[in-house]
This record gives sequence, structure tokens and C-alpha cells, in this order.
Amino acid sequence: MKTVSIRDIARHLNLSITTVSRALDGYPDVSNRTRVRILETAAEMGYVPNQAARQLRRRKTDAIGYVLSSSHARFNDPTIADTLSGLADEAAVHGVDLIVSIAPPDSDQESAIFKRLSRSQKVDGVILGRIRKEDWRVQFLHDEAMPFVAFARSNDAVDYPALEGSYEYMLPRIITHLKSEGYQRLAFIGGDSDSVFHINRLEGFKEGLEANQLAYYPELVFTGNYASSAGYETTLQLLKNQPRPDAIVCISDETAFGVLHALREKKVKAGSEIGVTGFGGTAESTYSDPPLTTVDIPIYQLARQAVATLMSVIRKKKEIVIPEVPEPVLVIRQSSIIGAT
Amino acid sequence: MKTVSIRDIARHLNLSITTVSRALDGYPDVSNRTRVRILETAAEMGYVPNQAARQLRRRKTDAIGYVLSSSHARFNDPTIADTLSGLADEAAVHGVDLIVSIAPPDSDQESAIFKRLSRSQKVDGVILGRIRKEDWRVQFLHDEAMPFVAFARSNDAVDYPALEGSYEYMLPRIITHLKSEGYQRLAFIGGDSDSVFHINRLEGFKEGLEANQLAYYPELVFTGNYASSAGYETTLQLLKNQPRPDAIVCISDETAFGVLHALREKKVKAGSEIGVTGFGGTAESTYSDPPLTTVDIPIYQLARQAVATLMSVIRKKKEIVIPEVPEPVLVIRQSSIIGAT
DNA sequence: TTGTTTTTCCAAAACGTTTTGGCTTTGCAA
DNA sequence: TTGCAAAGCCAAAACGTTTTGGAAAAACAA
Repeated sequence: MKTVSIRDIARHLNLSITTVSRALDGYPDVSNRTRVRILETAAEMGYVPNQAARQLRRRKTDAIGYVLSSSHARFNDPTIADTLSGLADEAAVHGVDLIVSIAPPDSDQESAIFKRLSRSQKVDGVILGRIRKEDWRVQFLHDEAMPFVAFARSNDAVDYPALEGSYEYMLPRIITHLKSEGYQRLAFIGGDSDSVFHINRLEGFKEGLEANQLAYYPELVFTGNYASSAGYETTLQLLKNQPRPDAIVCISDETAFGVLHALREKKVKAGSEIGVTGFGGTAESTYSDPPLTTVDIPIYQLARQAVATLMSVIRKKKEIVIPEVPEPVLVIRQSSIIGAT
Repeated sequence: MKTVSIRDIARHLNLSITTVSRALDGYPDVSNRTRVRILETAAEMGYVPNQAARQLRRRKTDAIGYVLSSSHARFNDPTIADTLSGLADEAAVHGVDLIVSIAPPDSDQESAIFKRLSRSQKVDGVILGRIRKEDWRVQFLHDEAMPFVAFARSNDAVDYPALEGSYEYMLPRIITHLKSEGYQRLAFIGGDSDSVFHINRLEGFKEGLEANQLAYYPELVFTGNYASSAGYETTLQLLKNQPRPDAIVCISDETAFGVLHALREKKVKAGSEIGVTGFGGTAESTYSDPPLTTVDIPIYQLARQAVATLMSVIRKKKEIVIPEVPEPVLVIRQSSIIGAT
């Protein structure tokens, strides 16, 4: 905390603080000899620029924000680790800090956080996760002229950079696979009904059914919470009624784990009796019983790209190139194979 | 981004910026009438104090830092979600920001991050996770006089506030339970060998054996990575040799899941043939096959308490009270019951 | 030589707060 | 009336940078 400022270096070398500042910033109007002297003593004295002063003067913060939705976090969402690693890693690449907050979706806290983030100039930009169909955050940030990038696109009438992170086009592939295995009566367990992920993936589910000439049963479509509990409880319900579905398509791996557990408890064979698929490609999907058919989503990459895009918006690159998102992969395991043990 | 400053308010009301500042900060030397006027126009004009300016002047940042260890994150550690929610929630309570970075343990990046954090005055304090036996970070932060709190205590000769988050005393209880079930030959799959969690829990394991008059087999003790893969691979190894252990104690639930999967693959009945226990109490432990005996750790609470403690250090409370950490609970499920199906 | 350009440096202002050390004005007591 | 205290307000300095707009010195050109 014994902090050395640019002024100390200047005094120490009998130079002006202007020259020291400019030397450190690499301006050409300081001779090589003095530049070297300055760099050396700076290093030697352990100089690190004071962020607050720099921010105040430069009028930017070199920080970006990410607000976890707490429902999200509390349920131990496995994506959170990958997401944060990606965000933090890429932020480091660009030399900016990552400020993480947490709030329930559409809560007062959430709105307070976003107001503070933008108006008190805490961050240069924001990453938006868990996009809702109508998302007040995009309108707000747009109005505030605060740069942002989203993991998916909402329905708001605002043009903004968004990754296509819902991967709804993978659902038809899942369904084609299920049909080829002989499953016919498909259920769907989704997320909260206003999340874009849920809406898009449900849409993909319907399209998949249609493309495969399978019937759509509205009574077999459920909302959930991305967590195991939704899968577990919904499945218990589902098993009570006849006719049963013969396959359950889940919006997340976690949900699918809950389904598997319920089936096991009710002595229904996952795979041979009822097919189950997840979405996400968590490490545990390899180790479940039976191993889970899922879509392997490159969340870590996605997060990195979100930050990369945001930085190009902030730094006012001429055109924002939204980087290609790596293709997800359908991983077929025993949970969706009728001939499985 | 059209930002309104304290000066705007002053001009608008024909007052000095001093008065406005003092009114907003609640000083007594401003009349009630003007205070109200100021508060009203401030709200009306949407004033939010500029953080950088405030930090610069007040010489504190109202932010705390947390550095994820990336090996940690990449393996999809389930504790990360709870930890971060706890940190972020409690940070919000105290009105401070949480800055999250990521770096591999003992790497150059890690040292660069900590240097920047402390010297450029980005944060008022730091939370330390994944404590190592000899942890350079505690010496460093101590030398820099940067406040910090750790989730567990290292061996360094420095006095600092640390929670007792390794809960090694729960291991004897696990072992007593295992013994009472009739298991005798116990294996242990841990974490990285220099982490305090690993060391303490292994110690607890040994003590538990001794207390229960069970033999300690060094060849049955393994390091790992807290993730499923370690459990899976170690178990495959373990099953090749005779005599086998009849129970496997794991340092984390994830590790235990890997163990369960390996056992299933090799047609060994978890529970009746080989007992398995985890540590952590993840939601999935309820849903595994068989359900996993584990120790339910209040990670979220622990994280909150870490922040609370840190804030009391920062705010220079006379004495630092390290809050009581809620008691973990041993949850016994079928994975460690011999009579189980 | 004089004039011109280039190189190298710097004083001062600015960013938006907080804080110090007052200065007026008012009210009250003597 | 004077003296004094309290209440209410403010100018200016400070925090540590960056940036503007030169100025002095050196190098070069004529």
C-alpha cells in the first residue's frame, strides 16, 4: 500500500510528470535515453498506475460487467463455471477487469445494478446472459448508449450484437435421431417460459417433430428451471398418466439427470423404455447411468467470443464482426438407444 | 452516458458543489430545506456519483477481488457457482463490487494479477480460495498490507483471518459410519497434493482410521483433481489389483461420481460390494445411482462469511470476529450401505 | 550568418469528487 | 448596544493521472 506515483518518479529523476507519463505511454516525443531511464526507475520503484486517476482522466474504466441471474446460480448451473472462465480469460486478454454481480431476473435489484453500472461509469460495457423474450435490459442499455453483447437475441426492436447461443437448430437433429431409434411420442422439459433459450429450443423441438412427421403433444411440454429438480418432478408426474411418452427431450443436462433419477426410482429403463436427451454436454453426462445423449455446447468459447465482440464494440472498431461460434456436436449415448441394456 | 455531475446540480440550484456534496453525504451542516432541494433535483436529474473520482479522492475502491484458479474452473467444479453467488450476494450487501479474475495456481499470470490488484489499487481487499500448503499469496498480501481472508489456513508464518473451510473433522465421522456398516479396507481419492483441503482431509482420513482401529493402506491413497475423471480413472486402476478396497472415500462429490461410473462399468455394485462417499453435498448427489453418501457443506454461507469478514477487516473494525461457520451434515445414502440393492 | 524544422521537454488544465478551513449570517445573552 | 455561539454555506486544495499547447534547444538549410 506504500504506493508510488508518477510524481515520485518525476521527482526522483528531475523530470516533469508530463514526460514520465508520456514515456510510460510510449509517445514518440521523449528521447530514448530518458525513456529508458524512466522505464527502469519505474520498474525499480514498483510503479503501477493508479486506476482511479487514470479512469477519471481517460473517461473509461477498462472493466466490463456480467450479471448472473441468481435463480441460475443457486441451482448450481454447470454452465456458470465455463461461462465465467471464458469471460475472465478473454477479459484478461484485452486487459480489462470483469465485475460480477448477481440478481434475480426482472427484480428491483437487477434494475438497480444496471443503473449503477451504467451511470456511475463502473464499466465500459456489459455482457448479457439469460436473455428474455422481451428484455428490458437491452432497451435500457441501448438508451444509455452503453455497449453490450448478448448470448442470444431478444425480441426487442433494437439492433445489437448477439451471439446465436441457443442452438435451436440442434433440436431437429435430436429428434431425427430419436425417430430413427423408433421413439415416437416425445415430451419436452424446458426452462422458464420467457427465456429466449426456452422459446427457441421449444420452437426447434416443434420444427423437428414436423420435419420428422411426428405428432406434437402440447400436454407433454413443460417448463422448468434448468436444474435436476424440474426433471425429477416432471417425470414423476409424467409417469402417472397414460399414455406415457416414450422419449423425453430436456433443455439441459441437469434436467435430464433428474429425469434419469426419476425413471430409475420407478424402475423404468432409460433408453430401452423411455429415451432421454440432455443439452449442454457437461462432463457428468459421460458418467450418468446410463450415459446421456446430449448436445455438446462450446460454452467456454462462446463466452470468450462474447467478450471479444464486446471489446470491438467498445473500442469502436469500424464494423463489428460477430465471430463464428463453433459448431455444437450431437453426442449419442445409451440414454437414447432403444437396444441399450 | 449523458452523465450528470455534482457540479450540474450545484449550478442548477445556485449552490456550491461543496454544499451539494455534503448534503448528499448527509453531513449535518446543511439546512433541511436545501438538503431536500438537493436530494430532489439529484434524483430528478438522475445523478449517480462517478466512481473513479470518488475512489481517487477517498483512496478506496469499494471493490474486492477473487481469483479463480483456472484448473478449478475448467473441470466444472460445482462449488464455483455457490461460491460466486455467495461472494456476489454478500458483496452487494456491503455495497462493494466483486472483481473476478482467473489464473492457474502458482503461475506467472497469477502473480501478475495479484500485483496489479494490490498496487494499482483496484480493490480494497481479496478473498483467497484454494489455499496451498505454502501459499505465496498470503505472504505477498501480508507484505503489501492488503487486507485478505482465506477459505482455509495455510502453513505460512503469518497471522491472518481464515475460515475453517476444509472440514477435516468430518472425515472421522464418515469412517465411523463406514466401519459401522462393516467396511474395513478403505481407499482415499484426494485432490492436488499441495492444497490444504487435500492435506487436511487426508489427515482427517488417517485420524478416522486410527480412531476406528482400521488399518491404513498407503497404496490406497491417491491424489486427484476434484473432478469425475480422477475418480473414474483411479477406480479402474484400483479394480485391477487384489485385494481390492471395500470402500472408497472421495474428496469431492464429482470424484465420487467418477468412481460410481467406473464401478457400474465394471459391474461392481456400489454400496453392497464397494462403499463410496463424496464430499460437498452437490444437488446431483441426490440423483446419482445409487444416491451418494456425502457431507453437505454450506459453501454459499461460507462464501458470504468470507466477504463479511473481509469487510470488517477493511473497515477496521476493532476486532475481527470470524463468524461461526454452519455445521456440515453427513448425509447417508445408499452408496455406503452394504445392505443396499 | 539567419531562418526553419525537429527534437525534447514542460506548465497548467482537466477529469469529478471529498475535505479543510474558513466566512457570513442569524439568534441569543448580557 | 456588544459579544458570542451556532447554523449554513463556500472557495480552494487535493487525489494521480492524461492531454493541450507551447517553449527551449538542437539540428539543419539557406
